This record gives sequence, structure tokens and C-alpha cells, in this order.
Amino acid sequence: MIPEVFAQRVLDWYDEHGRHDLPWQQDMTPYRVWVSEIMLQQTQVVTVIPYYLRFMQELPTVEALAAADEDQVLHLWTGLGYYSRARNLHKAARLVVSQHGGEFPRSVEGLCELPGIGRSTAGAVASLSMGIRAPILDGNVKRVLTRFKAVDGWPGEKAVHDRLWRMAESLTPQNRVAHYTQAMMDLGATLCTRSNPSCLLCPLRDGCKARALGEPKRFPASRPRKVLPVRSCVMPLLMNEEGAVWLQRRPSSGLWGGLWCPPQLNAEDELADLLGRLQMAAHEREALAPLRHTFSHFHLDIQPLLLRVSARPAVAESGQVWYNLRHPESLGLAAPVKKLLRQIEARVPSLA
DNA sequence: AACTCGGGGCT
DNA sequence: AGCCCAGAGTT
Repeated sequence: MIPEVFAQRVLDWYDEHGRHDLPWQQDMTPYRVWVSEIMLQQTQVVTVIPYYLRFMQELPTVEALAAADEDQVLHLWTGLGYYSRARNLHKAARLVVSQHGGEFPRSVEGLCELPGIGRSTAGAVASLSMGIRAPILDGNVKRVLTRFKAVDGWPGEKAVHDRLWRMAESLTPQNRVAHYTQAMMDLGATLCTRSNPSCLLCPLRDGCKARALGEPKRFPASRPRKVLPVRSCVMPLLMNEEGAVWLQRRPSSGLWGGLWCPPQLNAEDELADLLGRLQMAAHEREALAPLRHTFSHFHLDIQPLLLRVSARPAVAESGQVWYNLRHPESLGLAAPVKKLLRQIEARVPSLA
């Protein structure tokens, strides 16, 4: 099938059956498309929608995002995961305002200069919001293409990855690039799905090799998996008489970067040392139900300890805070931390 | 080229 | 429990 026919079939299908009502499809400015693309990295549409609406309400323009502080951005991101996305989003907004006068670069190369924007996201922003002919290669497109040509091998391998980019490039049409880009994602999201593809409804069913082989689900080949290692930690929740909990800011890079978190101990024998450093004395302790949090590359078993502390040292250093559960500040919290704080909210001592 | 970085939804 | 999802940055 020649590229022109491929694109035409995809576009005809899009006119009839594509999605046209997603929040970021209304008023497709570079800013709105960009924020949606970043949120949608490794995150499903249904999950993103409420976050996107809240984000756009709070920070409707790139200038507003640039002027916000990082804590507000991370707060809006709390629960989405991959927090470096939020920090890069914030940095990039400040660059767009300070270096480009508030206008996004009008090329894939220029967009790729911004932190958090790679070739695929740049292609999406350029094609969807600027009408520039640029290919994308996200999970949806990878699935459609590997099936259409029955491409063997895991797309994480360089050779497979390169071949898919060449395919994406050659199939992207000159006209209606915005519709084509949206159509390829819609096709992957609604018909060419991972576990239950609707081949009979597919506009590409004629030329699709995976369908001809009778096993579309074999593509794309899945990543070779290892067993996830298990790590464990003790998480002391230090609560003072006012019902506030001690949190510290995590380093800006790495796991839960920039988020606020109770101390994490490798084991309980480090507790006395911690309390000593913070000059606190615990007069009551209770082990809460342990919980397991799973990351992409390991399990974390958390043993929460609720400790009532009497001391209330001054919070002189930045990066430390007493987090008032009754009047919480707008800080970024990792999902299990948010869950734990919600659990103990009911245990806050009533104010005298 | 391999590894890191989250959280949620689906099976 | 295992797998994947509108990927990018670091090493």
C-alpha cells in the first residue's frame, strides 16, 4: 500500500469515527496541546482528563505557568507520577517566556530544545497545533505500525525503533497533518488496541500483515521482563500537638523529585537517631497497616509509624515543613504519602 | 543500549 | 501479580 493510500484511509476513517471532543482538542493552541502531550506520556486518557481540566483552570497560559512556583505545579501533578515531567514543564514554560517572548518555537528541532520535549512530543505539538508536517511515534502509532508491517522485535531495541521512525516519517502526509496525527492516535486507542483489536472495523485491514497472519496481538513484541526487586522502608509520621505532620522536600532529581515526604528509614533502629537530630521526643507510637507501592522497576514496602511528638522545633531551614492536615498547603505529595496523610487525618487531636 | 522515572487501569 | 500506557533524560 503506497503512503498516499495509507494516509487517505486513515483520514477518511478519522472523519467518520475519530475522537473530536477531548478537552485538549478544543482551542488547539501550542500551549494546550503541549500540556496535554506531556500529561499523556505513559498515562492513559481517562486518567489525564481531570488533571488537565484542573491544570488549565489554574494555569491557562504559558505566562501563568511560568509565573507559578514549582510547588504549585507539583501540587497540580500530585498523583500523576513521573514528576520530572512537571518540573520540566515548568522550566520549559519559563524558557518560552524568557527566551522566545512567550511564543513556542515553530519547528520540531526548536521544540526539542525545550526540556521534556523529545522527537515524538515535538512532532505532536508541531503537527497538531502548527500544521507542520511532522511524524510522531507514541505507543499507539507503534502498535498500528508494528501490526501493519508485522514488525518483529521489541520497539525498545534501537533497530526496531529506528525502523518505526522511518515508517512513521514516510507515511505522514503533507495535507491535514493535524487530522492525520490525531487519527493515528485514535486508531491505536480505539480500534488497534493492545488486547482486543477490532480488525473488522479497521480502515487498514486490507494491507495489514499482522491481520493476514491471524495474530495481531503478537505485535508489538513485549519488553523482556525481569522480576521486580523488593525494597522496604519505615516511614515515621511525626505528628505534633497541633496535628501537623513533619515533611521534608526530596532532592529535585531522582525518585519523587521535588515532592514533600515524611522521613524514610531503612529500618526501625534508625528512629532514635532521627528523633535526636530533630530534637523531638515521641510519647506515643502506633504501627499503621503496611502498604506496598509498586514503581516501574521495584516494589516498595512501606511500614508507617504514627508518632505523637511533643517537641516543636522551629522550622528554620527551607525544605522542611509542618504540614497541617486541617489546612493543607498546596504541595506536591507522592501517591502513597497522600494516602497515608488522608488516613491519619481523622486522628488529628482536636484543637483545645 | 540500558536504566531511571509513578501511578493507575486492565486482565 | 503482571502488563501496558499520547516518552524523555541520564549514564
